Amino acid sequence: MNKKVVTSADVARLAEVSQSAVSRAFTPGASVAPETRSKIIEAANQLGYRPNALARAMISGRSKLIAMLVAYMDNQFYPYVVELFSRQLQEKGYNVLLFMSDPGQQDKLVQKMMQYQVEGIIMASATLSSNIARECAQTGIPVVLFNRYVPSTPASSVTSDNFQGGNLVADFLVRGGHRRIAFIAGDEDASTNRDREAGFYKGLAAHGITPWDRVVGGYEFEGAAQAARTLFSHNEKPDAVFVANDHMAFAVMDVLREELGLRVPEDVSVVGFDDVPEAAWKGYQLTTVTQRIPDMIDATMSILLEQIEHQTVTKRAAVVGVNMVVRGSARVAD
Amino acid sequence: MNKKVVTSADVARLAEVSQSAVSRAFTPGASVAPETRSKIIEAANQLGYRPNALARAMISGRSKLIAMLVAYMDNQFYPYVVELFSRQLQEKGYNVLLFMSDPGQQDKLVQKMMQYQVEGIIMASATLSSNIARECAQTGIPVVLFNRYVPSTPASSVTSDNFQGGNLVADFLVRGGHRRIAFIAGDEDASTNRDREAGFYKGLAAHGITPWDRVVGGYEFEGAAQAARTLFSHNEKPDAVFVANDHMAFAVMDVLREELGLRVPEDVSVVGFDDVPEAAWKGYQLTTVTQRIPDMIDATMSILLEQIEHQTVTKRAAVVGVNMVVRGSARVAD
DNA sequence: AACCTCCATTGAATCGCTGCAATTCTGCCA
DNA sequence: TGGCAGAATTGCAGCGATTCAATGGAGGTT
Repeated sequence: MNKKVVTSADVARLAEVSQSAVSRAFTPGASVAPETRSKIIEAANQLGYRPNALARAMISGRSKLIAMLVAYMDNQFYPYVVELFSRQLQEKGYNVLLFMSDPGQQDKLVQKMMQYQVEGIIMASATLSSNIARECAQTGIPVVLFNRYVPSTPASSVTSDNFQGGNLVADFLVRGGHRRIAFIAGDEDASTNRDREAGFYKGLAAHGITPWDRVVGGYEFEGAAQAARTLFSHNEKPDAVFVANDHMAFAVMDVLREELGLRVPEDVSVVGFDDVPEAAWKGYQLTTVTQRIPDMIDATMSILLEQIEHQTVTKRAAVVGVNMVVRGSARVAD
Repeated sequence: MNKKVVTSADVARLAEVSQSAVSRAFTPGASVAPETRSKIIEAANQLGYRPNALARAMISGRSKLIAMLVAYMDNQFYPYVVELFSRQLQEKGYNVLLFMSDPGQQDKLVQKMMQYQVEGIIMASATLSSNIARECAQTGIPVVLFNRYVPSTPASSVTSDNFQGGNLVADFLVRGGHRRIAFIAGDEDASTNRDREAGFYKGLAAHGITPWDRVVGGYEFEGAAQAARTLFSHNEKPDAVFVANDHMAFAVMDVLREELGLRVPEDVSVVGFDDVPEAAWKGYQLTTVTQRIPDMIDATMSILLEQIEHQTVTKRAAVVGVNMVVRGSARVAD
């Protein structure tokens, strides 16, 4: 086999110019005589030269790497988010280093990211310890928590208006004539869950209604199914359930319809949160709250890129508005 | 602000050892006196030292980076695959550079990967031009096509036994008493589609049955819905439809049940391919062919890691067996 | 006491590129 | 023709680590 990598020096030799000329020929906006440049390009093609991004990153201090940390992909919300981020970052000339977080490993993973000199970090459905966050801030690496908010860290965050979302759902259900309204929670530690729940109760209270019951499902399919079972194990059953996210809501609907023989929405109304693609599928027709993902991503991108650009890390928190999509899974007032 | 990165030289100075000693202290299995090592570790912690992975990659020639190229995330098959790969690679000490491919951009993206000195490439639902593949091979970078097979390239591949899968479906449907059996194709250029289709027809032929009809859906939700509409626009309608993947099958079921008022499986049977999580959801209960993703991933990992290890790139093709999961979306013989 | 091993440690070279200071070249004007 | 500004080019010094040959010392043998 031939091979061993072609370096800029090889190209320089062939094109009969200096090695730094080669470097400049590949740096947009550097001063090179057009003639020299084309001579270099030609030599480069001939040899199959490809600049070494790592060497460049090392000397220039700009790795063009952004780390993304995601906890799970089961919930379609996240794949969608990952796809959009990747595409947008690619378009802006950045590359994505992807990490799946195991609970408890997050700090270790962030260390790894920093070793790779990433210029920014996006954490979806995950949080980080405040001393790691501080370390990032000190090193000048902007961190954006996507879909989570942690007051005590210096990390920025982008979330939907989860409180308002919960509020909307409460209002919608009460107006729809429901009175025995239950809640299935996701991860109790997650700010998303807390805010949705708080907004929900606030909305119920505004109508003088107290929550019927509350069970924790843990943002997981199976957990939600279990939660639904316990919720409906008593004699008097709820006439509406607000589930902390769509992914769980599907599991809940499955249990209600198939295991308990209840009709949705005639016997029970179900409302979710997120508006993932499956919510629109005819098999579920889930009434839910839309997280405007593209807007959330835009917000994240601008926070991140702005801070990378200006080399300053300041905590910012963007909150994106939400709205309800009414489909068939919940009764509405007539 | 303090700042500027801490280098191994800084640590060496504080620990009063040579810079190379610091390096060795962070290299597992290097000869360092225990006492020296702990002195170094302590100094490192004190300064907040973090080895620079890029510098290491550069000198050692091992970036510990694996690139993944994925075309889309809509189909839950891929998020699941991405998650599993990430976790396994992380565990083995590799890091994932994620790229979303726009059609036509794939070669450009592969160039980018190579600039980052990745040690291997996994391409899911995407193929690459044969001269790029050759380039990778020459550079010594193993490439594995996941869920695609291209005979003419030097790239390795891992697929399910799609032909056999199609065959199973044909057999299953015929035994179930169906006679007017149609097929909705995915992307006609994709090897997955071709093999599933060929195996399907072969299976039908074995029973002396000719395919009823065939429409292309393009592996997309909306495309599949359209395909279903045209397929059922004639007077005499199919009594069974094999859809090239689950993701499309959901769209087909939606159209059949909601738009055309047909019952599944009483009026029409529907069978998919992949066995994504949603196939088990009660709203669909899709009978389908299981792709044994964990096995496919294992195969990919071993091809990749073995070639990285031995620095040799040889084309290999692994084919993983499949089996049917019978759920409620298709009639079975009684 | 002289000599030899063996192991930890050091110093220097190196990886491929960028950034900057120094140099050469070009064209133009007096 | 000389002088000079400005652009293009060159050479060199790093970036932060690994690697390897060379050095130094402790311990063991005779």
